[in-house]
Amino acid sequence: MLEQTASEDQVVGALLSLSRAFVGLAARSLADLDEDVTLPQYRTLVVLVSRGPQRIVDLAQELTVTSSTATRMCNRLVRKGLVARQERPDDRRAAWVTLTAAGRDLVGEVMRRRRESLAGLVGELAMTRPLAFAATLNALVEAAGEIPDAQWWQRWETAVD
Amino acid sequence: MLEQTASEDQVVGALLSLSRAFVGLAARSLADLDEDVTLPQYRTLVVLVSRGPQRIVDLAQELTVTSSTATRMCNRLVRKGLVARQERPDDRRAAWVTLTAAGRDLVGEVMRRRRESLAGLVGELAMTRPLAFAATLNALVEAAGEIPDAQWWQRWETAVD
DNA sequence: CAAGATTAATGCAGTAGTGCATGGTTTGTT
DNA sequence: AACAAACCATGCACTACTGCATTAATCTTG
Repeated sequence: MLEQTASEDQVVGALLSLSRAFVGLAARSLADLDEDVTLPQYRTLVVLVSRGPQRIVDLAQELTVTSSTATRMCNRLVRKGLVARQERPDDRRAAWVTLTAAGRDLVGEVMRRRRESLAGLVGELAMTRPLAFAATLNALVEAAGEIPDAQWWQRWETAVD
Repeated sequence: MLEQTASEDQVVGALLSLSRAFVGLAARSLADLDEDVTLPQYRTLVVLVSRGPQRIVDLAQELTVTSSTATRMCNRLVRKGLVARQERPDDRRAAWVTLTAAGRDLVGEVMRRRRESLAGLVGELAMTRPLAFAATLNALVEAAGEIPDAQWWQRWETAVD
């Protein structure tokens, strides 16, 4: 190992704290919503927001569950009015699961609150040296790589406009 | 509002992506462990790591569940060998829940993996300008404030040594 | 068209998590 | 000593999540 370990540890330590803060924030932005949506359910909604209408099998694949689980997950979300099944003519076996307006709104609201919290959190920090700050963070995000859909929330925003 | 909104949005956007990356990383660092521990169970273990041995009521309070739920949560964790009940002489009503070595190790392993992922993620970035980077992040962590126990993992590390 | 593959739903079965109400033990307070 | 309070466990009831095996409908392909 090299001698950078000391400062590297500082960085990693800071990131760990940051990670904890973020995870808590993300959890709260969902829990504070009075809607009674579980985490697996929310994940399902997010898949639909980012990937668009999906068949049950695709949904199951994306969530790494069996299709029977996906089927029943959709039942619950349908019961809550957050998604809808839609038959399509070209393949009458497949059931296309789509978001309802309520489902879109819910994910949007969670995202909005998340952005709000983060914005408040950053606040003055961004005021003082915003660009360097953004650059640092973006470099980090890029380093994180493997975020398959780093812009998915952006896509959602444009879709809502 | 001021005209900084554009750059602020960049910052918030970067943070959102970062948050997603972190949440995913945190989830994976638990899921990749072959141990069959659920999120609520892990939360319980974390409370015990950070707060030390707890009575059922305190645990329930901390997790914001009823004590019956806490009781049964402990049953499950006892069955998995991750915590143990310990009667104490000074109050024979109370059952003190303590971590076993296996429980400590599990939390430690999750933390280790998390640190490892983050370290790998930062890597070269920290190499080039480590101190400025750490400073930025620490400022952000400080801004996040309200992390009640930002150093809890540190405490754990020293406790293990 | 017939055989096989794909897709979704359902019955069955199990664990996890949750709260409410109840009972039992122990402690604390008159 | 009697009564109240604290603490835990348990019975009961319910929802969510999960997979496996099966069935039914619908393509697809030979």
